[in-house]
Amino acid sequence: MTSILNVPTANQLLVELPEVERNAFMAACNTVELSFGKVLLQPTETFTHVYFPIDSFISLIVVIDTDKRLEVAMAGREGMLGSSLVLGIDEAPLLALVQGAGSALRIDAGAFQQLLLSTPVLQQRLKRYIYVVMKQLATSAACNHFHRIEERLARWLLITQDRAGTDQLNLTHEFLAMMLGVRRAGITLAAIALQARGLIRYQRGTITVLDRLGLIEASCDCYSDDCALYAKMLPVI
Amino acid sequence: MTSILNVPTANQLLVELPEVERNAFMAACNTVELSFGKVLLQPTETFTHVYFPIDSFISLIVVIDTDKRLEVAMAGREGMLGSSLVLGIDEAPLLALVQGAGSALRIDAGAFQQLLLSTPVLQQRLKRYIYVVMKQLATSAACNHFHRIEERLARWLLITQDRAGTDQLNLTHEFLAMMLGVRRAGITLAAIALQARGLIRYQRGTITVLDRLGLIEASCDCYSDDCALYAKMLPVI
DNA sequence: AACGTTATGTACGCTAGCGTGCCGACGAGT
DNA sequence: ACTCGTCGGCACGCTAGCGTACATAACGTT
Repeated sequence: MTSILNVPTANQLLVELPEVERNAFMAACNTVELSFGKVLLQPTETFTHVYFPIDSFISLIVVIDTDKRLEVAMAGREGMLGSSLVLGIDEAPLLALVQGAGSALRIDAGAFQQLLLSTPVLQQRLKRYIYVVMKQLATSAACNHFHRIEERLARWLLITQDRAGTDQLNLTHEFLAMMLGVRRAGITLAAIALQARGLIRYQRGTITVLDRLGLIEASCDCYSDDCALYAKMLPVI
Repeated sequence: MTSILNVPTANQLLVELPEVERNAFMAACNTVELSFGKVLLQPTETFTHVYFPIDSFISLIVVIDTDKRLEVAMAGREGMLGSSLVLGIDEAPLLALVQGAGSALRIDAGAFQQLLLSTPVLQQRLKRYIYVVMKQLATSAACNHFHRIEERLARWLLITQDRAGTDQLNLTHEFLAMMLGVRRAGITLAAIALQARGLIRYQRGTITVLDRLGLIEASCDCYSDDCALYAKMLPVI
């Protein structure tokens, strides 16, 4: 298993729902296009909508000391933005930034909370998702602390590739530096190393994954661990 | 406001419950003594019980790369161990280690899940607690990444003092090193610096907080932020 | 009082990563 | 074709923290 994403056509939290729940959900939501760089939510802002990405993906970022940033989670078609509402809290915990343009299912926050009352299977699945995110947050804390930039970059590229569903990623070193909370020059060095090993190729804002398995080798185990966790807790039957 | 703990006599997640819920809870639980160093749960282990510390406290620790450890959260009388069960998951996400000996309310995992069905106020409060923990996990990730040992140590001592409810803490540098995921010698240097500033005093396994306000100054803002978050989301009326 | 054990102080060279600044190269737009 | 803004390569000295090792100091036991 090399990816957490097996079904490319829909949001994975919504597959395999009972007919009734699926219909109720679909009736309440609509499809929107998310464009790159859009800030969907600032920390502590109130949710107006919940998003279930289809082929877009969203970075969840901690802002600290006013100027420092660190990505701690990502929500693509395996996840959602707005899981706090499942807990009954309508406040965004993190900065949410569209990192990969594409479409998403969107549902009004109030309607979503109403809907949950009558969709026990969905609700249970989303609770499991919250558990997965919590565990990933904890792992991320340790990963960011102990692992070196090169390993973390490899991991990040894999995670992103899974969600983007392509081996061509539009990313600058500058942007990656913000995601990993390091210097731009630090990314350059790590990227050079990964390119020298034949794992990636890049030029001016585009990174191509050449050797996915090699990249998994080069990344810390956090990547495989995350995949295994998701597969265990939220299997796509 | 210098502490998240205002009511020293009971677990704060359980205060201000409606009479009915309180009675139902108390009928289902009993008091246990937790001794220092006891491992209550290994990661992925199945919950048999849920704990609501009264004057004990529990460290939640990520184990990574088999030998590295990092504390990412703490549960004292402001929190609980076993919140995953509120999400319907009976698997422990982290290593749970008794860090401060004392008593706790304990309830059987199955009974707890049953109980939740008939205690909506408690359930809602615990969901809010999960939100707080998630946000703290995210903040911790950034804190561990960006802040220096001395600041992090100051923060850690404050958090611990809140839960211990005394200014005398029984801690070795060795133990602190494990909590913060750094070298023992790194702790020694940071402790020397804090002592030189007159904020703490220590000798052979005992650290005394001398100047709490000064320690807050010396810590990163993560401490105050955490306190503010808890006070906002889980006010003790 | 002597002993072993455990906690702390300190020193060594080393590495990862920082902050900064500068330069060249690419490419989109005129 | 030129220009300008963006992107990436690189180099400088610097800091925090690492791994390790060893010495001292306090305590608990006998």
